[in-house]
Amino acid sequence: MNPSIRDVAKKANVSISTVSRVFNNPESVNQEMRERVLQVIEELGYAPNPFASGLRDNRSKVIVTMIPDIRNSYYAEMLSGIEEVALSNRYTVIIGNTIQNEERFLEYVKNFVKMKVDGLIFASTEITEFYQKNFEALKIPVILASTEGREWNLPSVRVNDYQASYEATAFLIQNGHQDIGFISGPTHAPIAGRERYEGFLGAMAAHELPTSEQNVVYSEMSFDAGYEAMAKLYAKMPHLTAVYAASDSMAIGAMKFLHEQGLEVPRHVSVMGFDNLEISRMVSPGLTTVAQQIYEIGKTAGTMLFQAIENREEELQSVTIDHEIIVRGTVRNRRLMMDGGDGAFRVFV
Amino acid sequence: MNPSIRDVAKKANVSISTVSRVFNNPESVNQEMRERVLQVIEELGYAPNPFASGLRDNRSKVIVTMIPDIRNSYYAEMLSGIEEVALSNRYTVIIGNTIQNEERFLEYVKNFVKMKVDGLIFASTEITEFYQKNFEALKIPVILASTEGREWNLPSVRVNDYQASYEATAFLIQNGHQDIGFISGPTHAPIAGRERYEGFLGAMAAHELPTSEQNVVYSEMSFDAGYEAMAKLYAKMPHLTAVYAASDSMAIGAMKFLHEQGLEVPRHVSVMGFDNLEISRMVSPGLTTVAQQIYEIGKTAGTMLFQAIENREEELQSVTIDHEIIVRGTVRNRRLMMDGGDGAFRVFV
DNA sequence: TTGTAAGCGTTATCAT
DNA sequence: ATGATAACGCTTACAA
Repeated sequence: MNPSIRDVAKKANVSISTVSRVFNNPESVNQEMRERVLQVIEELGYAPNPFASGLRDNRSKVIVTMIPDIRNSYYAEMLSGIEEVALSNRYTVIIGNTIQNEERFLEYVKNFVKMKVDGLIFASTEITEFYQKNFEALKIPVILASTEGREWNLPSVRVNDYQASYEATAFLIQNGHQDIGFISGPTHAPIAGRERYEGFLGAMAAHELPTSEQNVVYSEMSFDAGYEAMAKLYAKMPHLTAVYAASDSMAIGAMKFLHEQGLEVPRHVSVMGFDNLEISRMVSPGLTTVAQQIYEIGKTAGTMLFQAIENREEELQSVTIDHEIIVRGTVRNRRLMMDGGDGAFRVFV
Repeated sequence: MNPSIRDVAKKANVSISTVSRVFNNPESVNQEMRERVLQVIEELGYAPNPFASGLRDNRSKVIVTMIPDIRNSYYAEMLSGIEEVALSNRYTVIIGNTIQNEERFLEYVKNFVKMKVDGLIFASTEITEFYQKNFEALKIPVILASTEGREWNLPSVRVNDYQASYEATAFLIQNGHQDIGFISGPTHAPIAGRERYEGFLGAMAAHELPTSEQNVVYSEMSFDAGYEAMAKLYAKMPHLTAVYAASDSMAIGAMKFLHEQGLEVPRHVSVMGFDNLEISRMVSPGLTTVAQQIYEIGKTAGTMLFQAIENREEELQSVTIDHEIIVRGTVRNRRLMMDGGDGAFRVFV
């Protein structure tokens, strides 16, 4: 059996309250006594029993992060960021792998209530009324990471997807591309879907490039779906010179399709992604993409959450994290191109 | 405040012991009464307070999985498997992201002791005496996943790395390759390093193919290190026709290097990996590799752990999980090749 | 500044 | 079959 507070008290010749105070309010106890107690604590290797403290003040020092799938490196990265701040705040983080399934979500929530987790970081699935209701019932602080809940006034940490998507598209245009196809996520996805879609449209319009349903194809945000989407897009736009995909997974699926068609990237078709997953630098050529500071998003969400836990009243503000375009090898500059591969010399406006 | 067992008892007009029994030993309570209590439990939304039960029987229903890095999809996959069994056993799993750092490990362990976690799954770092000592001190069941601790008689779940590596090498040989370079992990890594290295050597020897230090290059098991290793290997063996890397990450790093040198895979050089990470099907061409059933490893480790937790005395046996060679597009068959790319027709023995 | 004692919610032992 | 009660280890009024 582990030593209890009573063992420490006895051995140090003080009352158990004194021992407790040494932990929770050290200043309030006489230096000499404190040192004696600390000494004994050390000797006995005493540590407070978390169940007992939890029972008293109903706090677990545990937070939970809910993500659709751990195997997706986007979330793994975010989790790393959350973990870092958690560890330094002496919190433990547990993971809820929801796989975008409401039933599974409920299963977890039941568990969390039972475990009395102190806070929740919810990542990247659309916030429907269903989720919102459950958050409310949980009665613990909730931070959204890479999702948005403006409708319900939930604090969030995320990238400005519209702006980033606009810039990605503009980058392609500045490189001389006009026939640009867009592989969109599902438009019902509030962030990665809708906003990136509109960012694309916005940039095209701003550069007076016409767009129509011909330019875009909708897809789930996975590698396989990206592959299929590229097939459809290519059928619709055989003349395209560039493809912009709303996620790296899709972009890499698209590259796979192009490769299989004997189309070289970027010689024949340029490709631009979004997310900067680790894999984007592993493929050949490296994928030019929009980098989210995913780790940073996790850290910030964690920090905000702890703040909310410590100080329940204060209203939290949503935060936007910077993004950046990472230029690697999949976008060809058609403007100052000496040799387009077909031997011709061209300068576009 | 949440309803307590007392609230239920009062409302159902029974004693708290009866309510407790309804949870822990339902048969022992009269049907009629049980139903009445269940009814009230439902109405009040009562759930037992985990701190209180924990305080009683010193069990947290929490297990921990320690891995070097969550961002590595190998571990993410394994974790998914562990999670599945945990959820169905009503356990919660928390993650310790050690990043192969002893200090960090200790920080976590301290936390675990405090949290009274019920068991530990330890994945894929060499078991040194340091770890072994700490495991012992923890006094909870420990299962090794994709590592080995024969020296200390710790139960493990893993692939037969020697055998798998032997087969991977043999596959290359059967495809007509003789000048095969091997990118090895660090040989001090007990599994992925040493055994895969020896599997390579074993297969080469069995087919009477000479090997020397010329054939192998040692590397950390990462993408970047694989890239560098390929550069070194190519310098040593410019005539090689195939490269076998002890991990997919390294294999893909190697492919990147080859691509940059203008060497086509598999036309000029064949590549074989190990692990079957998700990324191995994403690259072009898809990587031929050895598949570990990583998810299965996780599930098995979890199952064994729960078994050990429930039944402390029983000795656990180590388990070997099947592996399989996944043929994709990076290995060229040099035996029945009509056109080797150089127009020549060849049949090797 | 220090100590005493009540109470957190549960389970298990013992009576009934 | 059911109920009363002690015990788990800690924190915090309150008393000294």
